[in-house]
Amino acid sequence: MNLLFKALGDPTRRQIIDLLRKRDMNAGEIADYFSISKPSISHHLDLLKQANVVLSIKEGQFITYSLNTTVFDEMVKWVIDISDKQTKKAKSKK
Amino acid sequence: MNLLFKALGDPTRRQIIDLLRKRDMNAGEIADYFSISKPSISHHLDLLKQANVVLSIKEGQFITYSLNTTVFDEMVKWVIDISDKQTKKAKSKK
DNA sequence: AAAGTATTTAGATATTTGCCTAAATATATA
DNA sequence: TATATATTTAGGCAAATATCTAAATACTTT
Repeated sequence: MNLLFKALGDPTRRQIIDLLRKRDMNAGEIADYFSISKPSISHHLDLLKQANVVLSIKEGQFITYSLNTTVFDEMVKWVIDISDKQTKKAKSKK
Repeated sequence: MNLLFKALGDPTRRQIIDLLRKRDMNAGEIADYFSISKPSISHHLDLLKQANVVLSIKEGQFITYSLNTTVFDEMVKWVIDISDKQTKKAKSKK
């Protein structure tokens, strides 16, 4: 959960997610969308991978990255849980 | 959005959220749950306030903090949006 | 108004993060 | 096998973050 929120707490990484929403891409293609160096993008991809937001698969010389949206389920549960307790609290005030 | 994810990307701050889920609390009460200093907690509360996750209201000598769950709506929308496009992508593959 | 309580602000320090360039690794191709 | 291409790893630096203690601010009570 912490890795996930940390991964999402950076604009570049959210942009990468946004790109992968449309189609899978290899590291070089992703890097081309940004003005920062490839090693930096590689590092961002690593953090996204650690947070389980993206999956990577080696295809010959390339490494293709894809989104793994299932990790967001846990996050949404967390949010709903908080909102739920809040709703109960609000109700009990009446 | 960035402030929100950054705010949530820290265990202490998520614990604070967890506490406020049950009931509103003043800064001192919150600080009592942690082994870090009051100024540090005060700083965490400030970040949560900046991210609009908590609201504060001065009650005499005390400052009471409460959760503002509406800020999560935008986040859930963001997640659903991503998952949605992913679903479409998956469908189009069939 | 003086003293006590609650909280924040200020300033210092250590750690983490984001970025870079250079070098290493792995695969593909001439 | 030598060279080119794709990506990562390593090492370093600057900015951001998390923490601390000491001091300031604001309110309450005696």
